[in-house]
Amino acid sequence: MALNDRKIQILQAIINNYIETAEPVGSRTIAKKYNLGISSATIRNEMSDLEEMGFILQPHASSGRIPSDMGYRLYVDHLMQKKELGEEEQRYLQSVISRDISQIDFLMEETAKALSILTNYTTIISEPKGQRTRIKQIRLIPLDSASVLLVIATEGNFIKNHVIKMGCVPTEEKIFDIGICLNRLLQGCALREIDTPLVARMQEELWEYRELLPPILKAIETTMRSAEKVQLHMSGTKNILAFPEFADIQKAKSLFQALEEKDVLVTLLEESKHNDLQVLIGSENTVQSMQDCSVITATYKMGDNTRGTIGIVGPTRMDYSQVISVLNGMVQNIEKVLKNLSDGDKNT
Amino acid sequence: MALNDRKIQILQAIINNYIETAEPVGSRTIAKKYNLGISSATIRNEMSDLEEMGFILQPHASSGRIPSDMGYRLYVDHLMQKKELGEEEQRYLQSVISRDISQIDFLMEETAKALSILTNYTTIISEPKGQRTRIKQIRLIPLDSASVLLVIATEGNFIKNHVIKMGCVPTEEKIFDIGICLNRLLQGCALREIDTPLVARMQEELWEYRELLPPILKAIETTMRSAEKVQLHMSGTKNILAFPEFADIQKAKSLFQALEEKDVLVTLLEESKHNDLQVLIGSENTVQSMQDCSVITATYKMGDNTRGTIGIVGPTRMDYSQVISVLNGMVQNIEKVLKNLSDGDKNT
DNA sequence: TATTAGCACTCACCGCTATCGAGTGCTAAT
DNA sequence: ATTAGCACTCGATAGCGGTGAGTGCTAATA
Repeated sequence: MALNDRKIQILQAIINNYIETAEPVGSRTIAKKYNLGISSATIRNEMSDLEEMGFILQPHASSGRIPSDMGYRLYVDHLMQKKELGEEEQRYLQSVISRDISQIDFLMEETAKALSILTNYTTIISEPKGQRTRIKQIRLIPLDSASVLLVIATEGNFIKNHVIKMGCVPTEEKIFDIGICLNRLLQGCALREIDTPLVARMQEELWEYRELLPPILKAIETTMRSAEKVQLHMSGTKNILAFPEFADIQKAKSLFQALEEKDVLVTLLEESKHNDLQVLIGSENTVQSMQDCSVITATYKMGDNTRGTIGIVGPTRMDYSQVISVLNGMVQNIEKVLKNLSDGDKNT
Repeated sequence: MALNDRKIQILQAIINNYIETAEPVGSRTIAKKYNLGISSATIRNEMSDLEEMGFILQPHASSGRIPSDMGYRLYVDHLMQKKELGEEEQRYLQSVISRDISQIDFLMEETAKALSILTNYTTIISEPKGQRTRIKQIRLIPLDSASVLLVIATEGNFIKNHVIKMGCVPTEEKIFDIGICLNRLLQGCALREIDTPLVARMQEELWEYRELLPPILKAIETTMRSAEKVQLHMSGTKNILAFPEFADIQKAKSLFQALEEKDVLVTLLEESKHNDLQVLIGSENTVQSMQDCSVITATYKMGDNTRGTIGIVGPTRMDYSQVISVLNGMVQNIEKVLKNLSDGDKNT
């Protein structure tokens, strides 16, 4: 059976209508609303074919049709017309981002918020990560008699703090000395490059302060380890409650549960890292409790090897074209800001 | 009409049962389950009195009784027997906190998580705040040709970072000089003490770097302003969905909405700051969409004037005695850790 | 041969009614 | 003062007919 032009028109009508109303679409509705110049009976016949081909399905006999995952897939790949960003959206998007944001985690947080407001879905963003995170600056700051603050700035201006509890009571000068030395030795290093020889070198150069070193080294390790972890920002989870497909509290709950498992989300985002734009529709999703959802992910770049991913999670009946246009716009904006942010690096 | 012993026993039975089952409690249930040595008919009579007095009410004629807010109030103030912390809870609580947590925001985050897990309700914590926040250490760290990192540590080891975009390109030495000077002048200052004379003094001492100063001063102000804002940590919002009182999605949504309004929560917590322990039951709560909820707040101290508040939000039918015991245990634990954390200050 | 009008059929949904059972309030007996 | 007994209330549940949106099939039509 061929997927002729008319069938496609009808499928498109069904999908548009269903995205809008969340109600099964009947042949009469299509005949009336979309002037295809054919009667409802003809539409019925075509719909019967479309169902046989697997693009639409009936929730129960004698109800209207709803798109199947396969139908959405066809729609996303071939039918959907790309929406341009509306002026107002464009403006809103800029207003969120253009403020001079100098710290990445801030930027991510604001971006997530903006996207969940613009789309009405749930947004997840992973912070940009490269192959490995390198130390740009490392400092020690004496806080009080018992603790020292470790500050590490990594490429891309991620800032990490760690308060170190010291067993003994070092003088400010000692701390200062150690800081200078660490900064000299560790600048440009990634975690895995702080290996035995390097540690030995530090111990040698700081022999004088050897009893102070262990807690500091340990702190550096934990801090760098946490810096290498993928950080997530999420926003708009409560939007989910507004959709009729989650009117059943059980469904909402199980989705929330999935959204709280960071590992799951990280995998989800990381897997899409190599596509600029990816759409996972319903059952294409491997996560069990998200099979009623679609996830649209977009990747943004920062420099050559540093990438992050934005994911928008909504019901399969989501407004794909709107989300994609907003995502595209947002990625452009973010990349601009990030370029701005990392431009400093290059001049160094 | 007197609130005799038997009435109290019956009220207690009703409340206990209702907290457990969320179902209206009937006279027969009480007669069977609690051996009060009286028949259901007698209990019925007493219940009728209790209703007249306003301690219980009927959702509809000929149904069992549920406690009224006034009933819960009596229960909380006089009837409830304090539960001791179970061993397992005790252990869990310690395991969460005892890890050497050196940064307050971490501690708060973990505490919130632990409490929402232990109680199954929603936890909100405000970070400890004193009268004003004083600068303990302030540093500038050059990041790259275009940006400088401002690090401020305040009393209680709150660490704040701010990346400053500089218009021009200062040398590392300049930044270092400025940092030293700022630290000398601003140590011990609160935001409101950085007034015109002090700013003038800085400008004078740093005349040489006058063109670099404005963005730095601005950054200090924004950073300190954000440090003085009350920070909230929340956990376990999704627990709400598990309660039958929020089976209606609309109710859940409106509560979620309230929980997202930071101002509302801050007011809520701040108002209870002067009581060690406070229970707001249902309509006692001023927030409209939380009138089906009770909020139990406990205050913890850190030093003399620095306090923070923990709030547990659940349905009015919450397990008051369990929550209170867990809260008490947690407050003790937190205070221990905080004491440990701030001990360093005293020796300085 | 493709299209369409017509019609029987399906099924969710709504409102109505009957039944059931948990629970009450009242009365009369203890 | 307590309690056994009973009539009554009311939510919850199930069954039932009507309605309407929708289908699939058939036969007539262009």
